[in-house]
Amino acid sequence: MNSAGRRYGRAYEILREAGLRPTRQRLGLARLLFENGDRHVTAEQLQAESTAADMRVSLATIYNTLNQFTQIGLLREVVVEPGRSYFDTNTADHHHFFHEETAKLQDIEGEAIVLGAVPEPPEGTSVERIDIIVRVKNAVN
Amino acid sequence: MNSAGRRYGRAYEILREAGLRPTRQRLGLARLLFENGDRHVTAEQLQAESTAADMRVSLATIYNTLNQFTQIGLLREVVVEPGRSYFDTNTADHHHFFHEETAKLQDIEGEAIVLGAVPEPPEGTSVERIDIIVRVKNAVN
DNA sequence: ACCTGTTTTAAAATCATTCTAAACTATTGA
DNA sequence: TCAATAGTTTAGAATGATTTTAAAACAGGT
Ligand SMILES: [Mn+2]
Ligand SMILES: [Mn+2]
Ligand SMILES: [Zn+2]
Ligand SMILES: [Zn+2]
Repeated sequence: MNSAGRRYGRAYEILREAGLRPTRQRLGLARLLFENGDRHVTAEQLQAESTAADMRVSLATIYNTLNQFTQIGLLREVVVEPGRSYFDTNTADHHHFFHEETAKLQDIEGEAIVLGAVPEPPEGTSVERIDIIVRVKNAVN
Repeated sequence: MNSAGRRYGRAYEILREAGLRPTRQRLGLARLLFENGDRHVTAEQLQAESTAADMRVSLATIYNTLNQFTQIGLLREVVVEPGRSYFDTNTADHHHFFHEETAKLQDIEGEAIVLGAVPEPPEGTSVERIDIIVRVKNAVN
């Protein structure tokens, strides 16, 4: 492992294994994404964080990277609002609260939500994935 | 009821009750939407149908109308793909299959899907709505 | 028929995302 | 070490869905 490898730790290995060149940009973004617990970010949010961390990364690269990471299973795309995509660092099977006021996603913990009856998919189709979004807003009270 | 009223039937009443002027465009769109059973349409699909029915309606009006109908509870917006919104004429509580290959929505019938455990919403929030999307693709077989 | 506020519309604007093609860089193997 | 090569990044243009603008058309009431 070279100096970049030592400096960037786990991210370096992940990229090598995926056959993606460990570039400065990808390493930096991987670090922001994966060294801070479970996260749900939009492309713009991630760019803001990069900037805050003194990394200059173009939006095009942010999108490329988010899409590549999604493709190789490091991220998962979540659609809750027309026009904006969220990328989720938690790739385990789970569902979400969506806070309509703040436009933030939050994981629903394991057992808190359970599908009683899973529907039979239509003739000739198979279930790819099930997404449950619980939309919440600030209680009126 | 005037001649428009007679010609457009139920749609006319719906609009009057909602306080929206029963214009030619709104009546025509209401007819396409509500006189053909449960439907899931995008703005562009609806415009194509209008054209096929020899009604010239601008896309801006299609959007205005879909949004107004959604606002007054005649439609419900369903988000399944980034970048495109579907409008659902079935406003009852229900969930969806989404066919990834054809980009079509299909209602899941009443009892076919059941939430075993409904999660407690986070402190200070209340549940606005729960959306379940079962994404299916053509079975490999 | 006329007035007035509403609606429709073409066209421009917006916003997220993708594409293009040129500059840059990581990797490899002399 | 270095050049060659393929992969990557980027600014800027393009795209596509949706919204906005402002002007023309229209509906409902008089
Ligand atoms: Mn994508
Ligand atoms: Mn809307
Ligand atoms: Zn999540
Ligand atoms: Zn439906």
